Amino acid sequence: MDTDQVSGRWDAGKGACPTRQVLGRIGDTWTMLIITTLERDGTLRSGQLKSSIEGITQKMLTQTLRHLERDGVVRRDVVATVPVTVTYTLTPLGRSLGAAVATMRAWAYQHMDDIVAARNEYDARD
Amino acid sequence: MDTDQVSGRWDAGKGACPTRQVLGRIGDTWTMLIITTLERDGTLRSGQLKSSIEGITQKMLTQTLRHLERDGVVRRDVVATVPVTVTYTLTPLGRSLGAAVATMRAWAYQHMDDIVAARNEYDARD
DNA sequence: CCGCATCCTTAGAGATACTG
DNA sequence: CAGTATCTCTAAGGATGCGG
Repeated sequence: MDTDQVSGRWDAGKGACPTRQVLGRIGDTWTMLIITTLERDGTLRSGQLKSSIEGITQKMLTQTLRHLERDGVVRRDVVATVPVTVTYTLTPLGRSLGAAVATMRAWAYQHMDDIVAARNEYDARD
Repeated sequence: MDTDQVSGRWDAGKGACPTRQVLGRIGDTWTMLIITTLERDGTLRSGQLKSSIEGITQKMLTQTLRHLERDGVVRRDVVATVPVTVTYTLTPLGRSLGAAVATMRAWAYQHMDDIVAARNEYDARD
């Protein structure tokens, strides 16, 4: 079993504000991508998710899905076929998160060019 | 000089979609907190930021600010007093990002309880 | 086909001390 | 006061093989 949890960093200070834990989870590398994919495509199987998300490994996929399931954002359904079929779907909570994530994605898409331009200018200086 | 950049992971696949780079930066541990703080308090000095953000180290603060400055999200102003005074302010681009981040924060705050409940239930099972 | 367990590598983050 | 540089070390993440 891995001991990562939320990596303790937040709990170090006595603040331990739960908002930070949530933000931390959202900030996770793969969370946004998984949420976005599930929101776009609805219910997906593990393998479909894996091939939809460029670069994700089996381990990270499963791990992130576990976290999201634990947080009540994703529902995991197991159908006892042979071999077993496992599907993932956003819960209502997950869909509401999906909306927020969509806002972020929209921002990113919209301002991509500005950022690239800013970077070029920054790197050109000095 | 640090070689982190965007940690190369995204560029591995030939996709290299710039959106991912942006998402990656946003997902960074401290980015949201710095943006939020600057949005709330306006212009701040390095030290003020440091003491406003529980748990951040000098190193991470500077590093993240550099990234944000490079992306055109934060403006860095140096006043040649003795000792030197350095202030940070959100650019217009930064403020627009601040709005998106606020959405995320709001979501987190709003659904904190649901998430904690889901976790408890999840941990109780099995 | 799904995902768990193990090993291994390295980047990221802390602590500390030094320069302008 | 702001920032950089160095050293260390943890733990996130990739690769692989097994088991249901």
